[in-house]
Amino acid sequence: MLSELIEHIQNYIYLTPEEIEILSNEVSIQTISRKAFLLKEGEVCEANYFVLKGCLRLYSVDDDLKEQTVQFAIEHWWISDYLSLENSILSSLYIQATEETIIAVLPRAAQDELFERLPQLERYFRIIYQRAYAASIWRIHHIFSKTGEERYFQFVKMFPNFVQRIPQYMLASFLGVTPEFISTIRAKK
Amino acid sequence: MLSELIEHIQNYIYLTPEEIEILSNEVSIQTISRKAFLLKEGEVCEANYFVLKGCLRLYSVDDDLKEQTVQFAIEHWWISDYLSLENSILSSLYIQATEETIIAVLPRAAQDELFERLPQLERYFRIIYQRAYAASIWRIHHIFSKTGEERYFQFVKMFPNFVQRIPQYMLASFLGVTPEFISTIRAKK
DNA sequence: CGCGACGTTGATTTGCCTCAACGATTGTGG
DNA sequence: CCACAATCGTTGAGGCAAATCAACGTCGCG
Repeated sequence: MLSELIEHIQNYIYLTPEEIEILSNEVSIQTISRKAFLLKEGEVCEANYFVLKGCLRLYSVDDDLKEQTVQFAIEHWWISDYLSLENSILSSLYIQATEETIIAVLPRAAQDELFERLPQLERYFRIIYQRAYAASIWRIHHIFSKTGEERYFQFVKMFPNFVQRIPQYMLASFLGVTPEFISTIRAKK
Repeated sequence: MLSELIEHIQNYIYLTPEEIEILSNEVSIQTISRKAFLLKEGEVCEANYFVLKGCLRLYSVDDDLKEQTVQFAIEHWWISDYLSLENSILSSLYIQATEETIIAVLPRAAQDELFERLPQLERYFRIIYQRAYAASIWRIHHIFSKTGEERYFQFVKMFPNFVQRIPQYMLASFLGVTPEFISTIRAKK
């Protein structure tokens, strides 16, 4: 399973066998069962997670117990609360598996050490974060310029398979609408 | 002026005098007058811009000519359409100066070359993009979990000086509300 | 000065939420 | 293997936050 992460990295940078060895020693593989947590509100996020199989979601819970899904991570995506991870501050978010999920775990200390020993990794993550940033800018633009209905149909069009994998209320909270509203627009189509 | 960018980079990585020289040769300083454009819809974004003084905004114009401000960049912020810059695809966005602005320009080809010659720069940009990504995730969360009124007061509280520098309709389009709505909530306070 | 850009105010409309009640499906313990 | 609860989705009535539209005020600048 770890080889999938190595392959992903090698799409962007070259690593010698020794370097792969170093990397492999710092990363651990874990299996997370459905609804298990990697992070809860009030904790400090301790690692960066790479999804090998399954799906994680990053979400918040507000005062009246409503959940707000900020991000999903499926196969070959990194996810973490970077605000908490980088500044060692308490997180206000949750990271939870939406299905049984296999992940590669890169703890903060290991990441710091790896950046020292394998400086090419900086390039890999530079590219990863640049894309993630570009995608989130696109998403902000999308949120403001489209209605809830348009966002729903756009999402279904972009990720037809993924839609099957998550309950509708999670998709609703990702799109910033209510489950009832999705129900309504699906009915009238 | 360029020294400000060098200093900013040296907050994160070390550069020798020779490396600073190499960097300086690839970056040019430009002064952009108010309302001038660095990028228009339908063009390919050719550079990454660092604001030394002044302010740039990244925005879209939708079918009925409404403007949607996706991002502001003030002193010591990088801005670009990264989707267009990295993939050489046509942009659907505009980058415009909201006031007379001095920028450092890092063209795409120069950036690629610099990453080869000064690999430490990968680290600098890795950190920049990681923070930018974390900030935009926070913003998405904020958009969905707060009302327009709360977002307005939060923004004024976080950037009291910046609010003075931009017209209200631009702030409105950044917050995802109408200028009329901001008018109303200011009146009743 | 006069015009265009920006901001204000109020009337009306609307997209989506809230709340509540009711199926359908899943899964778990007896 | 069934009973029953919990979870998830649906439907509809009513309400509200914010948009739209229109008219008017004000300021700065060519």
